Amino acid sequence: MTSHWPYANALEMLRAAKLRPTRQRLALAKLLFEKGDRHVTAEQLHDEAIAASIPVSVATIYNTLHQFVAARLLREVVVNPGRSYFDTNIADHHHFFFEESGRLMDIASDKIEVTNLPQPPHGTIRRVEVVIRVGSKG
Amino acid sequence: MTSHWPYANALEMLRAAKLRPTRQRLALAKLLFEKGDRHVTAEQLHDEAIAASIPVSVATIYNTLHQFVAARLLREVVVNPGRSYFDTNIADHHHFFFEESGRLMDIASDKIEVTNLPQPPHGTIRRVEVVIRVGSKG
DNA sequence: GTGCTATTTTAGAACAATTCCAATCTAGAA
DNA sequence: TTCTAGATTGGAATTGTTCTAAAATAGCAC
Repeated sequence: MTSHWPYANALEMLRAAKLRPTRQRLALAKLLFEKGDRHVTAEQLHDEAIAASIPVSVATIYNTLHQFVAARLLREVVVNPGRSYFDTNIADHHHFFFEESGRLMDIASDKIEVTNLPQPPHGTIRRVEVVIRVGSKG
Repeated sequence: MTSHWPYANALEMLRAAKLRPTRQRLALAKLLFEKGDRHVTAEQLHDEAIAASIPVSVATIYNTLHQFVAARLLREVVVNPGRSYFDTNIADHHHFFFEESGRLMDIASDKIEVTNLPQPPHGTIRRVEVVIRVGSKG
């Protein structure tokens, strides 16, 4: 269980998000949130579910991930063209992205200081994302 | 012509990059670099080329964009899952990303201060990208 | 100019990630 | 138990990108 998990269990979390606690949603919520902070792709989560004998289709994986994002239980991170990562850490924070392995690693927001933020010409700032791309050699 | 364009013309640029100046590469280089800083997708560039009566295939668009990135004439920006943007501004800088329109806007690197950069556990830092996501309403 | 060859371009097939769809199933209320 | 709105499903469709093998071309040598 992660330090950011504010719910007693997956059931309570789904209730709070007003998502009907179905077999699949409960199982996926457990996979996602009972192991600390994670960054998973849809494919990884599907493989994990199948390995854990949870019968779930790819369509449901995508439905569920997007519902969790909409309910602010997950955050989508875009670092790779043609593949989305879903981050169970919804606190304000940043990322290392390791280009060879395709892995992400959290950076707590107080570890990086972003100052002098300019205002956009219109609209409101939704999020400030810092991605530090890391390669294996110079 | 942009303030960052260090070449007299597209031909010279391709020569410097050791890319044979073919009809298509010359035409695409002109579209990309003779209009100031731009952020284009492969599809946009293809549409533009066709509209300008430049016969060029989608495969060549992708080949050319990737060759330009490898030659450091362009930079790839990832802000959207499933779609790459190519940025003609190769100077160190950041971006506003307008979520409704899918548009990018440059932020000069001296407009944002990123301090206290943590070191990655291994590897070397390739780039630090700041994306400010902007929405239309709260 | 002509011929030659390595490089480039091409159309279309293949591919990967994601979304859509219409049929079936199920949670939860009555 | 029955009912129904909402959820899940397999498979087809869609989207963005890459691959492939054949045709075209840049640029050199003559």
